[in-house]
Amino acid sequence: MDSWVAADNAEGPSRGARKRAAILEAAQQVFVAHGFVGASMDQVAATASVSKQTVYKHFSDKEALFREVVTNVVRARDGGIATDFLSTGDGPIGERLRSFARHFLKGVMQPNVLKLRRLVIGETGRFPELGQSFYDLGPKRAAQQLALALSDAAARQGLSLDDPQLAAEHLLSLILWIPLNQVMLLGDENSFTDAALDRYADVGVTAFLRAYGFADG
Amino acid sequence: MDSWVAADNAEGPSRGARKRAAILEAAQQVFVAHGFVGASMDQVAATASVSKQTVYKHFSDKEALFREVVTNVVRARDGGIATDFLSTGDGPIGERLRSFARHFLKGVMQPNVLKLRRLVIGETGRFPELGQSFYDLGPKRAAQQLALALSDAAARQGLSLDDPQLAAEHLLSLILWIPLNQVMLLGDENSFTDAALDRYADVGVTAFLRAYGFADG
DNA sequence: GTAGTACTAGACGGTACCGTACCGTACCAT
DNA sequence: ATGGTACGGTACGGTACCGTCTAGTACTAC
Repeated sequence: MDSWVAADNAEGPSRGARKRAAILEAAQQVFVAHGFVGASMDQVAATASVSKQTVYKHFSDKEALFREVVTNVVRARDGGIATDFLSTGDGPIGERLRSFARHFLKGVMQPNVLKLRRLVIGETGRFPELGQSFYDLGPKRAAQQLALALSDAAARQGLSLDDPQLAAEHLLSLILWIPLNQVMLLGDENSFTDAALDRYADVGVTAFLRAYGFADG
Repeated sequence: MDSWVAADNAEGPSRGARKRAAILEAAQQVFVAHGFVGASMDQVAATASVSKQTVYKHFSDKEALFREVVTNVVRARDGGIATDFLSTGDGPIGERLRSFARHFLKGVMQPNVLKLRRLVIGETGRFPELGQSFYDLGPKRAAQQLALALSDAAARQGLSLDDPQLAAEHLLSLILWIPLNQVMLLGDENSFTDAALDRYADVGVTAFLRAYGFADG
């Protein structure tokens, strides 16, 4: 079994892989729209233009499919965060933070990510480990990266930063809370323009720099 | 019909009112545990020790019951917020904010409120107006009260606060984000002690005071 | 005491859904 | 070409649930 997994044709993904991807995409759409209990496997199959039998050939049951959908999106979001902030090199800390903040906020506020976050929060009781993944690869990861960069920058400015982890989380608070909390409760129709998001990022960073005594730049 | 509503006996709530309250409490418990779709009306009736017929006599259908449950809790949380901050009178701004922050954070982190927030976030698609209520009577209301108090305090210290609303939301960000975001994704088993919450409140306020140039006190 | 109303208990129609089974077809490697 | 396998379409058993209905019981007001 699973012969298609090992198949490594140079001519694109195999038929099974294509079907699997279609099912995952359809399932994401259906789960996000109706929740775990509200979503039906028939609807997933129909949306993916696939037989229900095929769905069950690729995923053992509804829960397994749900888990795969969530971890899939979480994985897809991973990677772009850490490198982005560090790649800005060694400019003035204010500019580096603003660049990071804009990028990070934009990433978090992507409609797919928002809908998935809502879904994961709603199903925390049924799937606790998914919330854990979401947290670990989201705020936690970002905070760890930030903490390193902040204590580095503080050392260069001759500042003492006795709790870099807390500072990092405060920075994330100032950037994320306002738009994220609003959109979580109000729904993503009531969304923000890119300019509005950039402004939230900028004023958040500015407040953070003042709070922690960094020289803006 | 509805004759029991007008009944104003001095000897406690009428039978109907008692049943209604029992149903609401049971429904809150069941909805919170299983979500809107996952909860069953039979289970609500059984938990309330009430016939299903009685449930439908008090609430027209499942959606109406759900709405009533949510607005009920939201209303119950209302009121204690605004008065609390203002009642601390005119001490030093730092102390007043710390007192407010501790109280507000503790209120938001109450298990019932957390579970309900998760529920409302998960059902934003089906019940948009409930998220709106939750937002209006939660962060929005607090931010408005705070904005007034902050611009007042700023004036007394000779500071210019060109966007009090933003400042208020930044303060709320610093207080709420870390514990709230964590508990939303990780589940409330992984909760916080009162001392830990107080510390989050205090360091949040301290960072805010520095960011906005208030003299601590 | 008596009328009227809220309530209990259980059954029921209609519907939806999960996961499986069946059978014929399309694909793919050798 | 041919065997093996994934797939499509559909039907099915079993279950769960919503909202209604019926018939009998407890409560309340006058």
